[in-house]
Amino acid sequence: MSVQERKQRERAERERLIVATARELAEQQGWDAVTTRRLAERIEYSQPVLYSHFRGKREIIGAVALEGAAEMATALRAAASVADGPRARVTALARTYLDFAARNPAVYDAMFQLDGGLAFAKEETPQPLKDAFAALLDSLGEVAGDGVHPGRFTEVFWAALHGLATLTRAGRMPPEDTEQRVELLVDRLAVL
Amino acid sequence: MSVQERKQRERAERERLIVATARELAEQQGWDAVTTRRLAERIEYSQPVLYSHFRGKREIIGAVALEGAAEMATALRAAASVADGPRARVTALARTYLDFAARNPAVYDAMFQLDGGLAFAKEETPQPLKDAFAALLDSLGEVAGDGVHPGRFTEVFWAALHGLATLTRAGRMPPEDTEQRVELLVDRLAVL
DNA sequence: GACCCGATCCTAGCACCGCTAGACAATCGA
DNA sequence: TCGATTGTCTAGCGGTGCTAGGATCGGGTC
Repeated sequence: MSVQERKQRERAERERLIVATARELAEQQGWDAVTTRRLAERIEYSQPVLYSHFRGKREIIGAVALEGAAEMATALRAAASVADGPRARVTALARTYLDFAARNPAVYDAMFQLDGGLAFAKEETPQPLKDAFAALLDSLGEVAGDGVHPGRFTEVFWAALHGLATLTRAGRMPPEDTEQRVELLVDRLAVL
Repeated sequence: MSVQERKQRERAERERLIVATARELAEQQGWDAVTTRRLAERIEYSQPVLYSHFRGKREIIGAVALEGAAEMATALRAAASVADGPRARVTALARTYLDFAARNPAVYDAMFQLDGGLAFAKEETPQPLKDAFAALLDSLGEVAGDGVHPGRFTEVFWAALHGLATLTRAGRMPPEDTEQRVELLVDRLAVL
């Protein structure tokens, strides 16, 4: 059995390598540059090997998205836990979210802009995605205000953050005033 | 001179045909289906003809985006003009924006998701884009609140709308509660 | 009215894409 | 040691955006 176990380990290791390489390449040169040929060359295997791990390019994007969601959830919870008081917590949350999007644009795209074949807002939604949303909900629920459904409030706040993240990065909005936009958002949206 | 004028007219007419066909095809089957070959076939010319009008596919997307921006600006101004009172005006504006995005998903993508090679938030930004933003600014500036820069307020409000539009359409957010999200957004963000 | 020449358009092809069939080699179990 | 299974590769399919170069058509001039 030990031989099979070793092979399984090596296979899992290679799968991690594929995802990590795809992510790295995407961050360096954008997702357009992540072709199956280039990816195969970088991991030093032939193209069809990719298809023994993933159904296609979409699934590779999906894997990067899940990895990113887990990281984002961790970052959000960490930021929320060190801040004291609802206001500081929400502000830290918003800053952390936008910071993550700015520092990991390709991962952010995999999560929210590209088609990674993942289900959202459904029962079959993968756990990391649910958890990232839950991380937002945990901090935002307490500032939703009376009579406002916490989930709905979180959706709206999240949408605003997502809009700021994408429009800024796509050059639709000057990047300098991000901090002031965050303050405005927190001041107005949250009930403190 | 009349012959040249006729030719110019025909050329301009064909250019409109290209843009309209690209838009139609994109709305019917998504932008992935808008290939230069299919587009050429639909307008009943050969592929290279497209390149005598546009530098490439990007510029065609950009042309659709500009057309869409002009329409959106018109729709926003129309909605704002019939509502009386700041609150009704802002609500109508938000609804109209989201409605436009939902009814013209491909055009909306051309404007804000895809790369149409257009400049944003700069001096050389094409007029229709500036005008669409101005349409938002006209109605939103009056509810920015004291001491808040109207442009910045508009950016934040716009980002929230953009987030709602894209996340809803991409299935990241259940579409049923849109109206309640709009109300929450207007209630909290606008100073009435 | 005939001819030339420039504008216009098309055929054919480039390099690349995602993905897959089928040949081949290495490894395992009997 | 041999057969079967597993794993990997080469080669190729139909598609993409884009372009070079030849054919054709029509207006302007003699």
